Parts: sequence; C-alpha cells; structure tokens
Amino acid sequence: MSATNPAKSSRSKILIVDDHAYVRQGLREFIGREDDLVVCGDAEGRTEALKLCAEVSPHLVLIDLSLGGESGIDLVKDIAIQFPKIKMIVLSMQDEMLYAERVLRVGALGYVNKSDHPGQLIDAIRCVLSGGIYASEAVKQRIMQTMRHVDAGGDPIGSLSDRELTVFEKIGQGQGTADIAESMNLSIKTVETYRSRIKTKLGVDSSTELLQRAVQWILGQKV
Amino acid sequence: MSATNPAKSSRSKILIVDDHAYVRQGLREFIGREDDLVVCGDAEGRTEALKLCAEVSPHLVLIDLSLGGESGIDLVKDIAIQFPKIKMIVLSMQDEMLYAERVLRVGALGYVNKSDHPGQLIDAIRCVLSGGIYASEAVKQRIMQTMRHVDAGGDPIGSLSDRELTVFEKIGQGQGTADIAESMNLSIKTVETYRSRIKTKLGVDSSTELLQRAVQWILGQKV
DNA sequence: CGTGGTGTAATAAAGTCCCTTACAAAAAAT
DNA sequence: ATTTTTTGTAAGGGACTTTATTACACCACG
Repeated sequence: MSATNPAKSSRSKILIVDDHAYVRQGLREFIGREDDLVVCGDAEGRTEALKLCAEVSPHLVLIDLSLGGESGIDLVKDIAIQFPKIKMIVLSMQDEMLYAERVLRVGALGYVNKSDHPGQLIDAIRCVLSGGIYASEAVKQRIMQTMRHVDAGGDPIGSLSDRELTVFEKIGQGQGTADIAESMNLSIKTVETYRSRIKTKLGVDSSTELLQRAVQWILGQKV
Repeated sequence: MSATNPAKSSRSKILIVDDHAYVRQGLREFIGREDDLVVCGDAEGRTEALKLCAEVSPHLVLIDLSLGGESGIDLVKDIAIQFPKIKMIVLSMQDEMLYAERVLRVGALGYVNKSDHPGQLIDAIRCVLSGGIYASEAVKQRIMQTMRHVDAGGDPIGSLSDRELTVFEKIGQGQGTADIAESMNLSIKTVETYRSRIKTKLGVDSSTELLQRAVQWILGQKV
C-alpha cells in the first residue's frame, strides 16, 4: 500500500488548536499548501483538542498559547502525559522569552512566534517531525544562558539561595529595594547584591524584567 | 457594464490590516465566501495600510487593534483624517470595552471581537457598509453609561489617554522607559511624563507598584 | 586544605525616578 | 465663542536606584 502511493501515505497529520477561527483558517491554508503535510482537524479549546488527539492521532499538534481563558501550557502538559508520542509546537504572539522556556520544559518541541513569517512555521513543523527541536536563535541562546546556571533541576528559581528567594518574593509583592532591606534588617547594599545574583541566575538583564518575572511568579506562575 | 454583471460590480471592497499572516489569510477566506464582498488587499502594518487605502480605495478597512509595536488606534485616526469616506471596523482580541469606546470615538464604525463567531464579523461588515454602526450589546450599553457621566469611576485604566495606555501596556510587557521611548520614537522625558501621569490617574505611588499593576493588567486584566 | 557557594556590605559611575515647569494643539465646558 | 482642561511633547535637577566590582568571613564538600 505504501508502495502504491508513498507521497500520500507519508503525509503528516497536523492538528490545530487556537481559539480564534480566523487563525485556524489561516493556518489550514498555509499548511495545506505543503504536500507533505495535511491538517487533520482543528480545535478551539482544550477538551476538544484532547478529544481529537484520541480520535485522529495527529503526528503533531500546533497549539496557541493563549487559549482565551484557558492556559495553553496546561494543554501542552496534558498532551505530553496522555499522548507521549504526539509532538507539539507552540505558537505564541507574546514576547518570546517569557514562555518559550516554560513551554519547552513541559513537553513542546518547538516554539514559534505568530508574527514570524509563515515559512518559519513550516520549517519548524518539518524540523520537529523529523526529530528535532525548534526555537529561534534568541530563544536558544537564552535557554543556554539559563541552563548554564542550573543543574538539571529545570526551574532556575530552584537555584536561588534562601535569602535570594526571599528577596525575589518580596520583589514580586511590589516591594522596592529599600523596603526589602528594612523588612529583612539588611543594608540596602546587601539587598542589591541579592538582586544582582538573582538576575544572574535567572538570566535576566534589566531590573524591569526582574520585577516582571517576580510578579508573574507570585501570581501563581500558571500562565 | 454594471447592467451586464450587477452582482460583481456591486461587490464591496474590503482591505484587511493585521500583523499576523494567519489571521489575514483566515479573514480572506471567510470574507471571500460572501458573494457581495471581496477582499481587495491586505496589509501588515500602518504604512502599508495607508498606501493601499490610497491605491485601491477600499469601501471598508478591517483593522486589528494590536498591530505588533504599532498602535491600531493611530491607524484608525490616520485613515479617518486622510480618507474620511473609508469606513472602518476594528477587530480586537481583548474583550475590552475599553478599546471599543476609544476606537469608536476616533472614527471606526464597528468593533468586533476576534473570538466571536465569524458570522458576526460578516454581519458587522454589512451593517457598517449600509450606513450603520456596529457594536455588541454590551459595548453599546457601556458606551451609553459612560456617555451619561464621563468620570471613569469604575475603571481608572479607562481614564488613561491613548498614549498613556500604550505606555502602560509596554510597561506591563516588561519594557523599561528607554525601550518604550525608542519604540514610540519619543524622548525618554516624554515617556517619564506619561509614567507619572499614569501613576497619578491610577493612584499608584511607586514605580514598582506601577509595574506590578501593568503586569497584572497584561496577564489577563482580571486578577 | 582549598574551592566555591552564601551572607553580608561598600564604592563609584551610570542610570532612573520624581517633581516641577512649559507650551501648543485638541477637546470640553461655559 | 471663549475660557478651561486634557493631551502630547519635552526638559531641568535633585534624590534615589541600579550595575559592576570588590571584599571578607563562614560553612560545606570533596
């Protein structure tokens, strides 16, 4: 059978998950143009996606991170557990860095930005289908940078020392350096040292980013 | 000529502006299925959109609010001034009343949510093309309410001016003052002024709190 | 026994924040 | 129709924060 029509039988089945009908339609179009790929279904939300994974056994699922209300990350986790053979690529319109690491850690094999050229998505799909991991240069570098300071554990926040973690939490609660120093009975200078060590460990450059990460962490890191 | 083929000559020309290729493609599909409408072009950003308005004179422009870096509101303003006859509908993925009001005030005639059923968009297009103004019940009610007493008692974020809101969003994305100044082509000093006006309007004292609020707003606007 | 991470803190230069002022254009109020 | 307020833009200057670099004692791990 495969000998009769290798082209058709080797088409890889892609499932699309996005909460916007327009995006689903657009993705169908772009993917449908490739003759080694075929869209085998689309889902608006998580339950529908899981149902289709079971029914059509896609080779790869394309997941939008912001599934209106629901969290795309949860879907990634669910699929990783329930269907370990299905590969996943996450599509996001958010600022890369924030989510790329998380998403790759919980089981996705690729991360593509929605505003990238559609050709990149196709490249990513082929790359992941043939056993690779796909991420932009920037993301890869960032991950390397973070990994450098982390021992196999995964979560860079786990590598913070006790005092560093305390400071990190207080930062996330909106306290400034002076407040923290006071509440911990330390010199401002000491708190500054912790801040800079935290920044190094998390691979963060600016104080704004540090605060952003801390606030997110405090808000339940559930994205 | 028009007698020979009335159906074709009366098709209304629609221009699509969205920064995501997938959404543009999806919209093309959905709109193309209607036989009284035709997509006469699509643009990724503001300059391209304005160029196409001049070249193809669309009857209606469909504008995505979040044009990656740029602000969709500015585009609406530009088109309203340069092409007063072209009608506009704004598509947004935020289910925010906040944007609807702004956008209708600066010249759009319709506001549709991206996660609504595509049929609603088609309804909105027909409604606007035949001289109406389209907004969901909720939006209409909210506008009435706001018009009655413009004091923004409920949502202080609603009292931010357009530029202030843009800055607020960028703050929430983790951009620092210098980054924002650069991306908006403003002086750092100007951005600082917006920051302090935002702080006054939101009743926030420190920059840490400001960032915290902005991050929360960005991460789902309902924490 | 030294090597490295942790807890503490300082100095100095660069940068940011905050308050104040300014002024033109647009919008709202009177 | 004119006055007042808001918006968009920007600067000056003092206070404060951040960043980079250095220091040193302490404890633990190999």
